[in-house]
Amino acid sequence: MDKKSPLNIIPDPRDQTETVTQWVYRTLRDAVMNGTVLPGRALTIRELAALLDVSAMPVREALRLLAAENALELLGNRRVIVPEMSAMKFAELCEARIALETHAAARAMPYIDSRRFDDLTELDARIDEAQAEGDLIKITQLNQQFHRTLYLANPHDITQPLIESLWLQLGPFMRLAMANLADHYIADRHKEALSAIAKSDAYALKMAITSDIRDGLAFAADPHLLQSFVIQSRQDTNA
Amino acid sequence: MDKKSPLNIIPDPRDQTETVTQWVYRTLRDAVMNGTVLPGRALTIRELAALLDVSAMPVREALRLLAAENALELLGNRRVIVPEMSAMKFAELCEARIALETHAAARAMPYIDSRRFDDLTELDARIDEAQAEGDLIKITQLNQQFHRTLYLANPHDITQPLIESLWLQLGPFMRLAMANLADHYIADRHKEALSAIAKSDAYALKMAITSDIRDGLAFAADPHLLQSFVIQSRQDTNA
DNA sequence: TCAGCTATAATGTGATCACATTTATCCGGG
DNA sequence: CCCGGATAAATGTGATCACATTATAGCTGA
Repeated sequence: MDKKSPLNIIPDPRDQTETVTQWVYRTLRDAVMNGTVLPGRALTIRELAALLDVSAMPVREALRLLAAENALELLGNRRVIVPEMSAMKFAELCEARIALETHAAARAMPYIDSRRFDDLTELDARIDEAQAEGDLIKITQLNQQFHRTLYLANPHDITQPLIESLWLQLGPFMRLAMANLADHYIADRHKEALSAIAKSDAYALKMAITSDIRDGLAFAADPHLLQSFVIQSRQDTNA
Repeated sequence: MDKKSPLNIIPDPRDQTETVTQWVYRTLRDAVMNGTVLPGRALTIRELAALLDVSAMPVREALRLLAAENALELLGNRRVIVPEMSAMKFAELCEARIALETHAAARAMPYIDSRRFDDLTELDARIDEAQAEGDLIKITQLNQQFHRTLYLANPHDITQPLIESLWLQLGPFMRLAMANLADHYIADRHKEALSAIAKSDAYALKMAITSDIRDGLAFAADPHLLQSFVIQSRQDTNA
């Protein structure tokens, strides 16, 4: 039984309004995001169903949904795992983020009114606070919220689900990226973005978003360093 | 009963190897792609289950998967529909395609060996044949195959599922685009792309892909024209 | 004629079960 | 000691059923 790691998935109480499938989906999604379940670990429907104390059906649907978002991988044989990360794949995800998110930002910019600009400014301030406190989880969440608020200014946006998929695939490394960023914090790219928006300078906004993403994931530039992060994440989850 | 249109979904015999869920998924996906089921038409699990002569479960999973790919929309109330198309949304999808696919093409270019280059050349030739024959379905399929073959040259590609999602959302309009293109065929953008690849000119390749997508979807530039296509697609499916 | 309420039908959700296939365990022969 | 095959356990898949929720039709009253 020690081949399978214990799967320390949080209980996370369930809201009455949401369906069981949604709850299972959210729980598993968070588990992948936080790196609770490590890459390569085989997941079975019945095991998760027993662990979460639900029937097999909601688990089945949640697994398939996560697989559709590329958060999980359906192996040809009947096994479901968290995809392994490689330096090359990481680089591809990073570049895809830049391509998609700069595009989304430029498309959203014309729709940003003063109301939303204030929201973004406030989010940036809260990120600074969390930065001062060293609260990595909060930084990650607020950072995502900042990007989401920016892109969703576009009322016809269709890129958000695609971007969320990329975030999900980056998964636990986002957290590590934040830890790394906290040590070597250089420039506030969000303020650069806000400045670009104020000037309606689409190119500057794209550059700010690009820098923001690159800063956050810069440690992946060196394959060896990334590999050490991969290993570190495994040790973290085993602790 | 005439509120609900008859849902002329093709039978399309089922392969023995694939699961029922996969078959249902493929059937519904094709139905959406071909515009067999029209936007706004409410789909129910039991109705589809009866129509396809399977139990409710595979239908449920297939619907959720298609919803996860944004091919279907889960309304807050318990209804599933094919999303309505608007000129703005169409434009967003078109621009997102350009952003993602030019990126994917540029990233794939370094990996294109002579073997794959020959494959692309042959696909282009077959597209010319289909063009001469006026076979719209074959043109659409081969065109997608051309793009897929190009992007998947990158062994670490992670953009393909995202691109497929966009194609799926464009859905039946791809077919209409091909019909429109057949009438006003100007330049062979695929040959331009091949030429760019031969010269390892990433910028030229991006421009060729951009032009290819724009040519195909140019009719959407005029909102009124797009609207006429939307209406036409409805009449087509009712015929 | 139409608004509002009620009863009935329909729908999504989730649990349980049966079956075919795969994976794991164990044991004997090399 | 290790390899390979047979038996047993586990797994995914799909069908059926019960229940709560929602939509629809029908009816009453103004």
